[in-house]
Amino acid sequence: MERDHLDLASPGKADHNDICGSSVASCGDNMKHEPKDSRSSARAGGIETSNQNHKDVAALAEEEEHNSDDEDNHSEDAQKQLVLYDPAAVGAGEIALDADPVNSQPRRNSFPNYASRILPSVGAFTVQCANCFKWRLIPTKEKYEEIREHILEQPFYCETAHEWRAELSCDDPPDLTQDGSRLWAIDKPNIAQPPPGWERLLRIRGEGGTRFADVYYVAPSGKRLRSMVEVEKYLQEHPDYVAQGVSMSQFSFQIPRPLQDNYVKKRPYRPALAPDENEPVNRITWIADNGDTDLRLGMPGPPLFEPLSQSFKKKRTPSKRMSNADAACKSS
DNA sequence: GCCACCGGTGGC
DNA sequence: GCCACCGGTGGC
Repeated sequence: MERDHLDLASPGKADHNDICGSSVASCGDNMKHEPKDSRSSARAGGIETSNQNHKDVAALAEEEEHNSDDEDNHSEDAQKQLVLYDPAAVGAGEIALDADPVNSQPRRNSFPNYASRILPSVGAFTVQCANCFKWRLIPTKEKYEEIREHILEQPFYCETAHEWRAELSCDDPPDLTQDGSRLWAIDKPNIAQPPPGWERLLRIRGEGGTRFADVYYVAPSGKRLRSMVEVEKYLQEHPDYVAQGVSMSQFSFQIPRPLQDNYVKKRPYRPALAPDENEPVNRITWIADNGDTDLRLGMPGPPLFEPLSQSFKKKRTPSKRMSNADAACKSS
């Protein structure tokens, strides 16, 4: 089968929810609750909520968005904030996106330990203005990647959006806010754009997994590569790409960071090498989100420690690191 | 059989 | 804690 290009400008295409590359994504409301076939979501003005599940944006909104007080100290941080957010609720309203990145079919995982559920997906891209700190929607993934590539040296301002929104200024209301209705994730800055003809895909994993997302590069041939090692090997096998200028520096498998704390399962405590067998083992493995985290929006307060039943379900036997000797026996 | 999605491991 | 890599596997 052939893959479509993720063509953000062509609604309807695709197979993707995968958002590419990028950045902060707010993958939206997610899964695990009732499947939603069609993006329901009410919204007024553009973003609003898709209600449904909460998904906390909370403390982070406070930490990262800084739209209030000491702006001086924040300009630097602000430049680093690119966001992808879930589309589920976007689409309409005053923000007329040229593209419908979102038009993705719900993904459903099929892992045994997870009741079939809808996986989050990123469908739109936003970047924070380095001046007013308001989030501005970026019309296409490609434009987003272009901005992200040099976001540190070339901060994004509302004026930057004049290319697609002539009238926009810092006086205009934000395109979206971290209202807790979606899952947000902060992207890494300065990730190179993928080589021409290649696509960088970001797949958000389900909540409670061991990692937040995966990045894949799709070669023009359709081949999916999932690590620098694979890219290097692929380029060696296809020197024509190298001849065309494709180089390793154009790849990055960095994934965005979820704003929602605890979206990713905590890794069990790992004893140091050659641990004392008699030493008690700390087994904190899981801190669940009960969906009430919205309540903490903007509150930098203490984390929630809810004694949820899930804490027990997810408990795992702590793993021990291999000793050096064992490691030596294991070939790479 | 392929592949998307996930967990585990090793390293820092 | 985060990152990188890669093996396993259910569903198609």
